Amino acid sequence: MPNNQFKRGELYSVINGMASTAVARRLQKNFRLAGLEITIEQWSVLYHLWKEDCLSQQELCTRTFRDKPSITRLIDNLEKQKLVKRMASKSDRRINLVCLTDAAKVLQDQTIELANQTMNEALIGVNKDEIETVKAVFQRVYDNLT
Amino acid sequence: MPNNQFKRGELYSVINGMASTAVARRLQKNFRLAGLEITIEQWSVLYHLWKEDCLSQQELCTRTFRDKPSITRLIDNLEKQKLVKRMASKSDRRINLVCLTDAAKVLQDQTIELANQTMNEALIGVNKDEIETVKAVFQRVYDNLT
DNA sequence: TGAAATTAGTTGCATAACTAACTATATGCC
DNA sequence: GGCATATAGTTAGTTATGCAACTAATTTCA
Repeated sequence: MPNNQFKRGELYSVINGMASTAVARRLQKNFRLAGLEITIEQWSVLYHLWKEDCLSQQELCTRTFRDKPSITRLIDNLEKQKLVKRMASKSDRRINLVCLTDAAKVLQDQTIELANQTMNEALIGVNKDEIETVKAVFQRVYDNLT
Repeated sequence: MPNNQFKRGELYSVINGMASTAVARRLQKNFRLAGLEITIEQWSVLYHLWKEDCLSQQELCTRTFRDKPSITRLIDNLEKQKLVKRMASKSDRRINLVCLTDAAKVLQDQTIELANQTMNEALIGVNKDEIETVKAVFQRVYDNLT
């Protein structure tokens, strides 16, 4: 493959390695420094509920790219921390609607601000076109594999 | 921020979300379909040992971007599967050198080929310049945060 | 209508991640 | 030499992930 000399194997570690690990650790650290006890995984669930409250667990699976057991347990933990509540759907008794509590609503602005700050730190020296390229490539990769 | 209208919070999920999850799942699935019983995390350790055998656990931490407990347990599991062996360093008795067994050496070509194929699937329709941009951005993000 | 297939969610098991606290060895420095 | 400090690795506890197997409710369709 004369026109493809970069090592594809290396690319796996680019996509799954250092950068995403570093960003996740920094964001978790920034939450902790702010006295927030939530994990970044829990935050990513809340993030979607802030955009649209009372989603089904299946819908949260789709939006957060997780499988059903992962969401079940994330919701279990969020419920223990009184950040969400499972409400039975009236139209379909199989469905749990996951709704925010007041305690979770209070966290929205602060945590999103922390996420924005973290990404600002992470993206120093990266321009907007480069960011758009990364987003487009990642969307393409996702579409290719699903 | 008139010149920065993209949502930074969204970028967290770009870097840590769908694409890396999808690639990891696909690579794991391709290992499984080929009858290989190793996890992608174990594979990433072996990958560095194929490049340079008999590294210390600390060196593996650095190269795989993991912390020490993670490497301890990955090596525990790799040792159970007889893919690596801990050897005492002669110059420094604190150090374990982690060395490949013959069984692990046999896996090198096959698994790297599977990783290359997986990345080829993932990167259909993505050109070389875009890949270089992703790599550069991720290196920059990593450098910014460490 | 009623059996088969689909969908929503849970549980069990194995692996892996992070933090904090720990042991053992090596190094620095007075 | 000997004490303080740093480094290599392990252990314990909590959270998260993936897969497979499971229950319960709903939909399909003959």
